[in-house]
Amino acid sequence: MATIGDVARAAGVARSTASYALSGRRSVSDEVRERVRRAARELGYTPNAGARTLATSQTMVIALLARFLPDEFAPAMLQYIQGVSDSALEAGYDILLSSDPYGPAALKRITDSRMADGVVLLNVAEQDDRLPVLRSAPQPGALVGLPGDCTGVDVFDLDFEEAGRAMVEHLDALGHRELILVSQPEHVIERGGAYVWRLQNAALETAAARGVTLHAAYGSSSQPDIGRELHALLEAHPGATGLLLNNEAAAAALPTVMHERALSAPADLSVVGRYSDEFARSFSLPFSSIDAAPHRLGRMAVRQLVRRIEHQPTADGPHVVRLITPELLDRGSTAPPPDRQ
Amino acid sequence: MATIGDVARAAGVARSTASYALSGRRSVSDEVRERVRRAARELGYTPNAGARTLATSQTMVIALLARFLPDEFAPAMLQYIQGVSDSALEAGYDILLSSDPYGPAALKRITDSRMADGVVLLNVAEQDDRLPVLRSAPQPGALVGLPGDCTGVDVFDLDFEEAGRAMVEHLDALGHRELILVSQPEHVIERGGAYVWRLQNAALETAAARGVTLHAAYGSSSQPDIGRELHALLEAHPGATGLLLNNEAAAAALPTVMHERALSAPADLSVVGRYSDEFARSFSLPFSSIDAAPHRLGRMAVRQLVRRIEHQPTADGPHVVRLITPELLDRGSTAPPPDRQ
DNA sequence: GCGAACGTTCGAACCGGTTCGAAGCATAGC
DNA sequence: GCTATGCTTCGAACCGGTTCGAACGTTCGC
Repeated sequence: MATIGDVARAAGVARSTASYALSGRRSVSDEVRERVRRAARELGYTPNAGARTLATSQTMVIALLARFLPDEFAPAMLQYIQGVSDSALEAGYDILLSSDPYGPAALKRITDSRMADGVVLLNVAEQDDRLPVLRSAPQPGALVGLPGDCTGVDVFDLDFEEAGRAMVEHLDALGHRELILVSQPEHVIERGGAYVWRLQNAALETAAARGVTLHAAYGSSSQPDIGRELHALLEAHPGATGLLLNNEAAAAALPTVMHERALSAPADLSVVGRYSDEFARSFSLPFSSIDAAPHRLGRMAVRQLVRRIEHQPTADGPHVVRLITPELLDRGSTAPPPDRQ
Repeated sequence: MATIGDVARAAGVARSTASYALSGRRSVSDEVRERVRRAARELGYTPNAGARTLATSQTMVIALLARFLPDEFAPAMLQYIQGVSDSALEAGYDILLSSDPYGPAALKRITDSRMADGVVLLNVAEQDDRLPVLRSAPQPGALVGLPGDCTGVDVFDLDFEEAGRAMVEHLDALGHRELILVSQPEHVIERGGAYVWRLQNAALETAAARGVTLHAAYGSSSQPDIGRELHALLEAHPGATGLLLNNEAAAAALPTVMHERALSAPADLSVVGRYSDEFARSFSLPFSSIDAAPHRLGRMAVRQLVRRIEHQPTADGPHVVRLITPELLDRGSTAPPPDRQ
């Protein structure tokens, strides 16, 4: 492979001159610049990434720390990755993907060895063991997911409390008086998935304030268990006319369950979910839902990260916690409750 | 950050001695080794990746070239990535993820700038524009997906022809005489998804050889279109008693369609699919299916790649094309056809 | 007692870029 | 005519590792 030395020799100039001619960081005569460029083109010169990094301490790489959790939903996960990937490409960065199943060791190695200019953490838990490592790293970090302590990093997440409120308010406004909320399984909360109770608590509070009955339940994240559980819940609360889903598996199982119970939405039951739009499209979930917007969140995280890396004035300020406002996509699965005498 | 110079100074030795003490590539007295190790530990020394790469021309990085195609199925894609990620971690490699939507430019840049020791290509098409670039790159490459020309790379894929044969044979053996095969949409073939017609042709040939009628159709990859198309197909071929699915969207839509038509498997219709096991688990698709094994394929590709990178004797030989034999997972959705008089 | 052999350590060179300071040279100004 | 100025280019140093050859001191064998 051609080095800049080869290019310089071919163009008959010093290495430094070749470097300046290509980077434009100092002025070079038109004639020399042209000679260097042609030599570079003819030799197929591409700068060696390691050498450049060593000289500039810039890697043009963003580390993406994902966590493949057993009951994390694949479509959402991939959308986060795509969001990060797309916007990194736009900004001229490559992505170092680490799945980090054994705690923060991989993150520490990556930051210490200077393999990346910045770090994006996905699937951030309430108490995330990667956060202390990230805070003491020299690179800036951006999170997708809201941890208990946000100091020193930029944070992006869906506003799950507002989501809980919006779901209840929507059904209350239609006249529903008894609702069921199916959340993720409890072990998701235990490993730090605070968004589950954030949505749930906000929903419970809103329901209480409005005099609406809300039965909150945890559901499995796997099939076919969740199907059985949905049956049991509908059985146990025959007066419920609205169903809120904060559990993708439940959303996937519900159409079949409703078929089996001869229920249809919204005639018999109003349904509102919370999952990614992409997920809804792939599986034809005919339920109105709040878009979890994983692609957008990944994108926001990278953009902010790049701003910080490149020390743009807007980003030198205090760290940001940005919770995006949930939007309810109406797919026609909610309506006023059926009359019951 | 501490450099090896800092470590050497703290231990009172030369930089080279510190390097040898830590790497073990030359013998060093026990006492000095201990001093160097302690100094490294106390200073929190981690070698600078760029510098090491420059010196050794080893990056310990594998490039993963994925392609996020609009109708590629997210669960399968993520499983490929996980398979690659898991086995790279085991082998001590990090992963550089590139999504490369604009053709092979990103691949060329990555290989030319020596950012990786080897390359894994996902979603390889029959005529893949990344292949010429990969062949002329100095790094070895492993593919997931079978291209027209396999020279110079190691190739891993499911044996789709055998899958087509196995599906037809299975239903023929049960006594079915008329089958429907739903493939991916035609534009998937046009962009190089040769596996679609490989499975389809093998199925057609096998059916013809056995005197079985097989209606082959392309289906949409999006909801709710595919649901309508399934209805139409079942309408058009009332005599068909077996359904073969080489289309994930069709598999996702089928339970609802069958409910709507008051059909059940296997009593009214025997169904065999082809998708990843993970996909089947997440959505509780109650159909017997051939496991697409994305995790396993990603794993195989990385292992072979690592063998080649590290010049192990087994890998210096000729390039490998390994098509894994499909296994039909019986979930009880096939049985002899219902009697019709 | 002397040279050979060995184990240990050091210094220097190298990987391939970037960047700083200075030198060379032509032109302008006085 | 001589110095000041500006433009262009060069050489050297540096980033932080690894690795080669040589120097050093000890021990061994004869």
